[in-house]
Amino acid sequence: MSRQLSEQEQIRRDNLQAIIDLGLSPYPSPSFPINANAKDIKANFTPEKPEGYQEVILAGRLMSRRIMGKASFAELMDSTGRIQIYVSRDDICPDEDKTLYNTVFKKLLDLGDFIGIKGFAFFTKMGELTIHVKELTLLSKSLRPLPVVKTDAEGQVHDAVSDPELRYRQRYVDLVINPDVRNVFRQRTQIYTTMRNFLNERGYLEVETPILQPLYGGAAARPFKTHHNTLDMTLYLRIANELYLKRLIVGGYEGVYEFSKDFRNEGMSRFHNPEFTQIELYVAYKDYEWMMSMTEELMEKIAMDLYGTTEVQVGENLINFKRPWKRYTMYEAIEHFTGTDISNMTEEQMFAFAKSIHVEVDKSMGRGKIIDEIFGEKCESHLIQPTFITDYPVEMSPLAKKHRSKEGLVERFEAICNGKEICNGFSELNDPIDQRARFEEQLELGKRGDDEAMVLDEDFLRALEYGMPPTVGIGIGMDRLSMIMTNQPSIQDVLFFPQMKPEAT
RNA sequence: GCUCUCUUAGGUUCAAUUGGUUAGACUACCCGGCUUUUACCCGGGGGGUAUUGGUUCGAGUCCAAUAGGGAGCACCA
Repeated sequence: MSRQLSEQEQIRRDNLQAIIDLGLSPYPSPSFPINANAKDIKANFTPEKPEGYQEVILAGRLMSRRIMGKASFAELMDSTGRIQIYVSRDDICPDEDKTLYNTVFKKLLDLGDFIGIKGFAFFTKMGELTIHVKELTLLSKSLRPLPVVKTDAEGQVHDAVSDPELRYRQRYVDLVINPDVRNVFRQRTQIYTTMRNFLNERGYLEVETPILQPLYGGAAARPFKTHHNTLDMTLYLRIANELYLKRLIVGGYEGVYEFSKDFRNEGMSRFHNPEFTQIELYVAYKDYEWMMSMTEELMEKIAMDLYGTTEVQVGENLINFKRPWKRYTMYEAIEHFTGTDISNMTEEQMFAFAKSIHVEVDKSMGRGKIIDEIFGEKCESHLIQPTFITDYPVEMSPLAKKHRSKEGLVERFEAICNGKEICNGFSELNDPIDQRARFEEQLELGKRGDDEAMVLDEDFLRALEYGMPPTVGIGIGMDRLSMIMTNQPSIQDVLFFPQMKPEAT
């Protein structure tokens, strides 16, 4: 239970006790009536028109302090940013008792403490906008030292915390000291807001479906397994919500969507976290051509809402989400990047071709899998600007409707951007007899040892048998999309609390 | 799961020559000085090699194992 306190932590605890001994509360209860924030004051205060800034009340963390005898400068950070404050002894201690300044402010406050101030805005001789403090209140004591990050006059950041382990394990610290990180997560929320508004305006219904499922389905992945005590049954954490949303289309809604936290018991990497979020959207009486157009419009809107332009800098690449995007069928993409048209090849010819261009294939792979391998190896990473790839092999897509005219293919698309898939959609298979046959093929794969093969969902088939209108669906990986839209290299940078191994104790 | 790589003041960012005195610097922290400073400044002070073992006269440095992080491969979104 007891932990060896560092020197700095011990000093802060001593300061805490000293504050209590002075009769002050280090953690007071009453509301503190803020009427201003740092950003607004910086944006709008001018000495010529000081109205409205003569009695501002701010609260936030004390982030730096420069004490010069009876006067001091310090920085206060609220949720909008930092602002300098000027604290002079005789202003905050007009009477004989100078304890608040000499003892509390100078000695007992520490960097990171929350304080509240009341005062007026002015510019110092050095031209720095500052709040002249008339009243000072301690709002909450900080018992651990924060890293001190400083920015100099040229805007250079010094001593920025760069250790990813500390940033991810103690995200609260990362957020306190790195304003850019706070902004990334604001942007992530902005993306959600844009999508909700966009979809709600079109009349689609945001819904919630089970996370704990008796059967997992809707994707090819290994699930997390858990157990319900009262029912004494195995439950799975969902790997997708697709089959539930389609049941709702059967039920009569014509457009439903859900931001779905999904769980897949697989490897972790820069692009994979065991729990992740995707939005799935299903719209009745539409097809995949329609959904591609809607996706372009939505993505363009997301970029515009974030940056006011359709162009987004992602690493080395400037990506333009402006409509319309390039569209290739999968065969066209392969021909484009390898120079060979494989659309009429037999499985044997394809196998030989894959070998010839050094794509790893083995005899267990069927035609569809070979095509997928060639595409993944030779095409995907070259697609930087947003591009739709359409018409996938039927073997890879057990929930997608067969192509209206092309044998062996389904009406499916993926959007590729910055060399990575950002969404996946298709005209939904609504023929219950075909769907049953596809599930049975999956069961065969499962028997052959494919631990990601889908399981047969009788209840879902029953729903389809009642009839589902022609429907198109899409899933968009929200974490991946956030990475691109906020220019972050790792999924851990767009998740507040990425999964980590436990800390050593 | 496999390969490579990293871990230095118990807040951070970085040094330390082929293995060679008592492991340094800035900031933070503590003490002192200063009423418009600004990465404030000036003077003084305490605190460290992830863990465990090995090689060596001598290890932050070389080797091994463990823990954690990062990158890549495989699987996937």
